[in-house]
Amino acid sequence: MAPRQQSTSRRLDAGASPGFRPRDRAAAAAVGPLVAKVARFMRLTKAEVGALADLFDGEAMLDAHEAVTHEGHAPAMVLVTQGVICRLRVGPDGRRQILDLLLPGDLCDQHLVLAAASDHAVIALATARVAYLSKRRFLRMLCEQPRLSAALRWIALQDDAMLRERIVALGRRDAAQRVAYLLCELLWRFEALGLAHDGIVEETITQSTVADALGLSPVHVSRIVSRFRAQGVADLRRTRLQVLDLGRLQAIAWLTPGYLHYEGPSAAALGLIERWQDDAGPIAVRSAP
Amino acid sequence: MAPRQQSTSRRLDAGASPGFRPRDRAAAAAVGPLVAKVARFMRLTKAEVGALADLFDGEAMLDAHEAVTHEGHAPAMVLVTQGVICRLRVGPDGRRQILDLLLPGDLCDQHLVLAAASDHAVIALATARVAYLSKRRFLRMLCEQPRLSAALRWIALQDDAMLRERIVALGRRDAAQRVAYLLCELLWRFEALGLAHDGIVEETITQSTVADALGLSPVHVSRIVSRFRAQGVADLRRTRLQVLDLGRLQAIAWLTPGYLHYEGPSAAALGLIERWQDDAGPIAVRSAP
DNA sequence: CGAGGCATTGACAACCGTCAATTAAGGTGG
DNA sequence: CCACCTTAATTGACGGTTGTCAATGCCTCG
Repeated sequence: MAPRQQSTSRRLDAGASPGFRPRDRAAAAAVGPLVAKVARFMRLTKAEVGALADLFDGEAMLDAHEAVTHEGHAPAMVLVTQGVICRLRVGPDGRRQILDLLLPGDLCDQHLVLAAASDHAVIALATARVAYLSKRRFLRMLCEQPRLSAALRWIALQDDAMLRERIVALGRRDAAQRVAYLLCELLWRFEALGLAHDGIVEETITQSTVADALGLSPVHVSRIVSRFRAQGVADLRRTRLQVLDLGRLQAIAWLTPGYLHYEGPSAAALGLIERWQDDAGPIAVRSAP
Repeated sequence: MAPRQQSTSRRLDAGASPGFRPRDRAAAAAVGPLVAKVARFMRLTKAEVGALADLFDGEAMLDAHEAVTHEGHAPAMVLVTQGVICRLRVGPDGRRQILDLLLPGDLCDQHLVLAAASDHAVIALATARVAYLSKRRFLRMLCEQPRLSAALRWIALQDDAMLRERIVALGRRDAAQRVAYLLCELLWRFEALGLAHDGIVEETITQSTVADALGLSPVHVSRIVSRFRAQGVADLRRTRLQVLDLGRLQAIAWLTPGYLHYEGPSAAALGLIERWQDDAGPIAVRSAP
């Protein structure tokens, strides 16, 4: 399809024809991480899982630093299936600002389906695998699958909440607090994916990545990390992140508990979606205690 | 309805019964700014305008610094109709970080429809007027009105883009650049609403507001603004913002041109939504030049 | 006319970026 | 298995930007 013709990545499963079995299996495998993510807060029917798999439109392996989308070009809708990719902006002075990190199961640029051009680049931190989703079928699915549509809306809400937390961190927290906050977030997110063991994450997060995400210099991040290491709080060296004392790390970070919104949409809201036929019913979206 | 029982604001038009004429007129008037905003990029049918008006669920006047939503409480879905309100977070040390500013026609917390609690407060900068939208009817509308649903998705995209721009500003730009960027953004947004004349905006933006939005101290913002004034670039005092030399201000700000996405969704994407029945058609979401 | 919010100005210190030199680790090719 | 190269991390010195504190002035509203 048009949006990806400039990609230099090895495109896998390129010439599949609709209805061809291996492709279906690839689709099911590719959307697996997304299904798992949704399943954290919502039960999906087989039909709904199938509807997600139907969005599948090929996949690609990415080398380190390879771009999925370039700034100013057409946005691709991708789902991360392996590795870590990031959305980033590069300033006129060449300094990078990472907007967010996308882990397996994360959807990139859901809202940009409608846009002709992206205002940011999307780049793999290290080798990664992504599935492309068909924009046309995505838009159609949103109309035809109210529950999936709500699930994706909830995911958008989680993403927004992370962006907001980032803004607070960048605006009102000093370097140590920022680093602590990001390390907590990363640990939690990788833990939720089963990719962390004993506080250790061995994906491709480096100190420079942290610096680019937090608006700091790599030098200063190194100083902070050294201090955390000396204090027995956390360590980050060479793609290996180890959280030694999560309690202390959280205390340093001034974290908003639960800002990742893993708990899922309110039951009342889900009820609304499943039963919006009876408008006069006694259902109300209620306040939390 | 439940979410607003703790509000101390004067609730207007409270006891309206469905089908009652004056309420309909109030609804039409209240959603006017939103309709105008959508009309900037998409033609709406009368039925669609009616569907938006149907979301109306009362309105309220807010005093300066009065909250629409408190952090941790149930989020209200509101549409700003007059004045300026902001979403903000307050840190443990009492420092404020404004997440974004909402102008007439802006929708607050679209995605939080599904959430039981909000992670941020929503507060009026000065006297303001807001319309409450029914969450239940909103969710229903999203299912029944694909074009409106797309329009709201586009608005969400605009909001996201502003958050991303904020992140880049906070992470990688110095104080002067940040202030220049925010003043540009404000001028453009107020201009789009017809609320700016000759580069002058007289709404309730103060230097402290700017400081809270940009992660700076009011003192430093004052220094920057004084310099801008001396250079003949811009001025901001009391509640009067005047841009004297927009070109220079933009140059200082390192702005991403067009990040406000006023141009609207790509025609191709809109075509997709209106014609998603024929899946095999030759329609493609294409790249911008 | 007084009070309170907003803005200004100066002095000082802390935080953090930059520059530069160095070390460590991993990867590649001989 | 070792030499070499690249990337990541470390450490120290220095300086600029920005926050804090405090005092003052100004405008608006009551």
